[in-house]
Amino acid sequence: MSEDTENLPIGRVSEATGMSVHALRFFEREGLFLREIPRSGGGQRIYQQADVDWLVLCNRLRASGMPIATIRKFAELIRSGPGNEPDRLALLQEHEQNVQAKIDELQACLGVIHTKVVIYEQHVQDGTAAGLWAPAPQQTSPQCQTPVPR
Amino acid sequence: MSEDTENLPIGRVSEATGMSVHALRFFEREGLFLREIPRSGGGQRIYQQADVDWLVLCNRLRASGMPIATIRKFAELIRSGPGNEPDRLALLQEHEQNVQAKIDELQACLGVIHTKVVIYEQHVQDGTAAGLWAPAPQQTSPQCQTPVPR
DNA sequence: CTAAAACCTAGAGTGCGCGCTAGGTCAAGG
DNA sequence: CCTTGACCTAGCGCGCACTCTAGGTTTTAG
Repeated sequence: MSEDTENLPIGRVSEATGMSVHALRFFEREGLFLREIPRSGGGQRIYQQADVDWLVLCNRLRASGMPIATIRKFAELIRSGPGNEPDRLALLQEHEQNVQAKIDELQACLGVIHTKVVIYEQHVQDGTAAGLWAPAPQQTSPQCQTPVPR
Repeated sequence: MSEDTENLPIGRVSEATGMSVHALRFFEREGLFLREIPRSGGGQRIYQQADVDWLVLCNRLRASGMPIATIRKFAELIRSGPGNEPDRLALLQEHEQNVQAKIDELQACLGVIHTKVVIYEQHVQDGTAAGLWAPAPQQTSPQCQTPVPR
C-alpha cells in the first residue's frame, strides 16, 4: 500500500535526497542517522521515509555551514531519547545565530563587491583608467577584521 | 615621512590584514599578488600599502566564497594591464551573483532552522513530545534540490 | 535460469586552504 | 660583537567531507 515511500533501497534515497550513495554510507559510518538502518537478508540497507526526512534536514544544516561533528551531536541528542530537548534547542539556536552572522558578513562583502562592479561599469562605459583595483572608497584606515558589527 | 605604511615587512602586513605570514607567502607562491613583491638586500619581502589594500579586497572575496583559483584569474587580468576591463567586470559580476545566490540559500535554510527552533521552544515550554525532529511542516512532497528558485 | 543492475565492505584518494617543520639567514638593540 | 627575534626556502601534513576503486554479493527483469 504505502510501499511507495517505505522500504527504500539506497539508490532511491540517493535520488530523493540528492546525495550520492557514497555520502549516504559515509553518513552511516559517521553515526549521523537517528537509528541503526536495518538490512535485508542479503545485507542491503532498507530505509524509511523518516530517514529521508532527517537527511533533508541534514542537508539544510550542512548547506548552512553546520559541520558534520555538530550534526552528529544533534543526532546523538535525539537518539538518546526525550529529556534533552533544551540541549537540542540550544544547539539549533546557536546555529541559527551563526547562519545569521554569515548572512550579515556576506551582505557586507556583497556591498564591497557591488561597489567594485559599479566602478568597473563606469570605467568600461567611458574609458577611464585610474587605480581601478583599489579596494574601496577608503585608503587610510587599517581596520577590516569584523566588517559588520551588527 | 610616509614610511608608516610603506616598506612594510611581512610581519606588519600580517598584522594589518589579519593573515598569517604563512598565508602571505602562500599567496605569493600562488601568484595572487598584482606584482612581484620586491626584496631587501637580504631577500626579505618589502610590501607597500597598495599590496595591503589588495589583500583586504582578497579577504572580502575569499570571505564571500571566491576560490583561490578565481582570485588568481582576477589578479592575472589586472597584471596584464589595461584593456581587459570588461573581463574583470564579468568576473566580478558573476561572483556578485554567486554571493547573492548564497545569501538566498542561507535565508531559506534560516527559515527552516527557525521553524525548528520555534517548535522546540514550544515543546520545551509545555512538555509536549511528538515527532520533534521532523524536518518541517511537510512530509509527502519529495522535492528539496534547489530550495529557493528565485 | 540468466544476465544486468544495484548493492555490499574496506580502504585509499581528492581538493582546498592553509599550517607547520627543518634548517638556516638577516637586521637591530645593547 | 653578539644575541635575539623576525625572516627566508622547500616541502610535507592536515582536516573536512566526501569520492572513488577493487573485488565481491544480492536483487530483479526478462
